[in-house]
Amino acid sequence: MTWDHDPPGGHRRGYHHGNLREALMKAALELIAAKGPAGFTFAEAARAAGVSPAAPYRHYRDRDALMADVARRAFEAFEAKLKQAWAGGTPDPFTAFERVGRAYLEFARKEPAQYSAMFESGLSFSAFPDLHVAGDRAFDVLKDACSAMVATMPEAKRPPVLMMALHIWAEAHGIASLFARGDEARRPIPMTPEDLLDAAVLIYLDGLGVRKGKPG
Amino acid sequence: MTWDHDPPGGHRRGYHHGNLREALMKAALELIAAKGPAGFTFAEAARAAGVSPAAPYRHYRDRDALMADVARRAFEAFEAKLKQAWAGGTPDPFTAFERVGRAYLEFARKEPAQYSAMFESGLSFSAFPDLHVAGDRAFDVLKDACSAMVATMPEAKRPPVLMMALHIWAEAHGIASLFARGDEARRPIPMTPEDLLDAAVLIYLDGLGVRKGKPG
DNA sequence: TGTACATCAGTGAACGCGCGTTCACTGATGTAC
DNA sequence: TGTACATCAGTGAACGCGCGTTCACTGATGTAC
Repeated sequence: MTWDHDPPGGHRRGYHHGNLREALMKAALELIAAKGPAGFTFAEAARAAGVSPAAPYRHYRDRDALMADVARRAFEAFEAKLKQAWAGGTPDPFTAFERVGRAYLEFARKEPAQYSAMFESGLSFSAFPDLHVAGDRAFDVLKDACSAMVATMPEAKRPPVLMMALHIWAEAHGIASLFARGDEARRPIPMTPEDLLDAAVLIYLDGLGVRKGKPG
Repeated sequence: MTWDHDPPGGHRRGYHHGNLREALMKAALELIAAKGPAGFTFAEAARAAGVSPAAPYRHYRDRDALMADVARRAFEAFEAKLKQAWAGGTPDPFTAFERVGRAYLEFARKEPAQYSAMFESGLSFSAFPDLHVAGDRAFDVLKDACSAMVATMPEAKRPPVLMMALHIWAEAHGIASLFARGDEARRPIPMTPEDLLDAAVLIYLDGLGVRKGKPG
């Protein structure tokens, strides 16, 4: 027994790794960050975690299963961040809504690997139902926020909540994908992604008839 | 000399393939369509084109160079489609603008492989300047359309054209990526992507103060 | 509290496979005269 | 119009490499009694 292949800063205590699942996910995220969502292999993740190439099979059926687990966890973290930003719609829905938009982009920028895992892994939702559920939960935060926004409007003018949520999501995702990613494929623009999304949301809400501090 | 490995429907005339560049690009597109932008190899493209694994090296430095050529051509086709849809802003900018949006999604849906090559190949723009130029040209069509829309507004109310173009692009790209792709990662929604984009653009334009047939 | 034993979570060697890449080569094509 | 020759665009064999996966195994851990 040697300690030669232990991950730097790891807590390996002997023959058994102790927390290999966690270590594999962490390794996968680092590899995704470095080489894109398609750029990591099962063997590489094992190496990064300091175990033999056969060890991951004790925890995951294959690479996709590991990827799905990473993506699921990413959705959960994403949901938490969005929820935190929404903060129950305080102090008012309008202010909170802007905060959610900024939180969306902040996550995409600070956690590009997790963002990739969620949206660019190419995993089939039908093959990984847990993933689907986690993704829906994150989207629900956005939908609830839209619902609260819509509730400030007079009934006759209220747009469908789902449509509104999809519009905002697509705008945020489009900006995140095109302009806020950390890698070489990012298109440079003469403003911050956050300001771009902020402006888009303002104009969109104006189009719907929503005004800050002016319900109805 | 046998004809065993000729591509079905190919026009190979002997020892020399005749049009290997073209055949490799076509093969790459088919492989991208089947397995995603990261899912094709140089060797596979050669096999699909009916030549030995060494042959592609006469035309492309490596896989990325082939990918970049595919993406460049895709941008050119995309630009042409958008230009055709815009049709000089006839019969009026508003109508033409909606047509551009639909053309955007139509391209993403009908040519998912080309769309992937353009936006999900992970190629560095700085490494392939041609690609950058082609991408900018396609974006310019959208920018010109926005410019024409803005010109219908009173000067005092005109938004920055670049901002508007980026907003529309991000919305279209977001919808295309999330809801209009052909693969398993598509999120199902209870409406067509085209209708979703149409509504978003209408609301956005309303927010800017643009109204159909009502300049200013 | 100690011990026997089942189970868990690793090892490491091995395998077949396809990829990227190089190499000397050769058939086909184009051109100078 | 023919011919010699340069160049182009392929071949096919070879190589090292890393991956995915399996296998019998073994060290560590948990538990029944």
